[in-house]
Amino acid sequence: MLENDRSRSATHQSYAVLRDRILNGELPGGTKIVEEKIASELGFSRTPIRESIRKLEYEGLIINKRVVKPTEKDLRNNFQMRILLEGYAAQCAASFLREQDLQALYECVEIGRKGTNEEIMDANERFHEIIVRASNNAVMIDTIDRMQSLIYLFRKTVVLNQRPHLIDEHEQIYEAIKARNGEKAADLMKSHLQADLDFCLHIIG
Amino acid sequence: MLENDRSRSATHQSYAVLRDRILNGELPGGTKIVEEKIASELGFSRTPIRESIRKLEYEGLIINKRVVKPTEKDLRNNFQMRILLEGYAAQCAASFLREQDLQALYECVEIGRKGTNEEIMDANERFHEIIVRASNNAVMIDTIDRMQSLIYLFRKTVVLNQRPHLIDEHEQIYEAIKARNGEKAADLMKSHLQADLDFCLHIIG
DNA sequence: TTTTTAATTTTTGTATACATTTTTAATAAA
DNA sequence: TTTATTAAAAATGTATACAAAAATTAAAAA
Repeated sequence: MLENDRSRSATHQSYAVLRDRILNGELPGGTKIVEEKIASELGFSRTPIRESIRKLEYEGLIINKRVVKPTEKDLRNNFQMRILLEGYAAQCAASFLREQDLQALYECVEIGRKGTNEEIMDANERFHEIIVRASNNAVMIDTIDRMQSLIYLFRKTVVLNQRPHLIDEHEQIYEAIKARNGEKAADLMKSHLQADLDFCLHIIG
Repeated sequence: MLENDRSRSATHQSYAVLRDRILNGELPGGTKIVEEKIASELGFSRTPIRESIRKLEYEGLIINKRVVKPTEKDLRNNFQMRILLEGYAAQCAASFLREQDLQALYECVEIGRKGTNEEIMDANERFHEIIVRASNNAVMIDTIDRMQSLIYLFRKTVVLNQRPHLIDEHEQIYEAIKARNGEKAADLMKSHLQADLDFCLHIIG
């Protein structure tokens, strides 16, 4: 651990706490966020709280001083973006991914089959992250990163654990990238994300 | 005019002024941004200035307390995103754009041929905006919007006025959308943006 | 001269107080 | 009862002061 919380700024600390509370449902969608209230609760002044709220607004987790309540349409919008961007990233991965990253990708698949629930969750995230990085496009990486929290939030409310075939699909994508077949990798990634979206939508029915 | 400047918040005013100064080159890339200095210059306290600086950081116009100096790679990254997103938006436009918007689109082409330089610039922006809106995806609209300022900044430094064929390409895109040919519209939009990027890159050599 | 170290200055981070705006509640009119 | 109007309160926006951190400069050592 490089830095403990005391060493970080009040802004950073309060941001991390607030974000956490929103993502784990402690501050459910629709909750009014009042600067003074949060400030006294966390033991900081309003100034750093204000700043972390702005950050969360930027991330889409707070809108109009309330915790966001993502709609089905928000979910669709975010996934549509991911389909476009990660489809492209998968194509890049097929062309440019190094042996080392390819191996890391395979490890994610393996953990997906054998790991504990927590490990699986992490490995799935990492799988996508490796591919997104292969785009070598900082704007893209950043954009997808920002979208994650909203998607995560939605997932939480859906209590999504494990979708059937998810790991199989990851493995197919991995195989296409390994075979340097960019078009196939992109197509597989797109349908993988589409299936993910459909599963989410199905559950909230 | 719905509100004059005095009616807007200090944060909004200072944000608008700073953004303007960055985009028009008054604050060139690399300029150190010091809160206190800007504050006394604009006649506000540091508090609203801080906030507007954060906003500009989110927008990518300020990095590390300095005005951004976009690199060739930044330009490529932004355009690659636009190619993906606006290509998709053009496809949506072909399927869903209403007669009214279609007409507005055509007006942009007409102004592109007959208008003054300023009118042409505006019309070109509007052309893309109408199509992006057709995606009906708030996340996408927002993302593209944020990317505009950096692209604009780059353009400014390149002193880009009018690229050959730009309006012809717009017209072709318009025709494809009017003919409800989504695939063609998407392809044309992609090559249009690619040509735009190439032109920028060519000028900066 | 170059490199370190310490001192100084500048700049940012945070707390607090007050002003302005927005929201809520209460009262009066329809 | 519903709708307007106004008074109260709550919350946000802004200014200012001070503390902490970062950057700069000056002095000392290599």
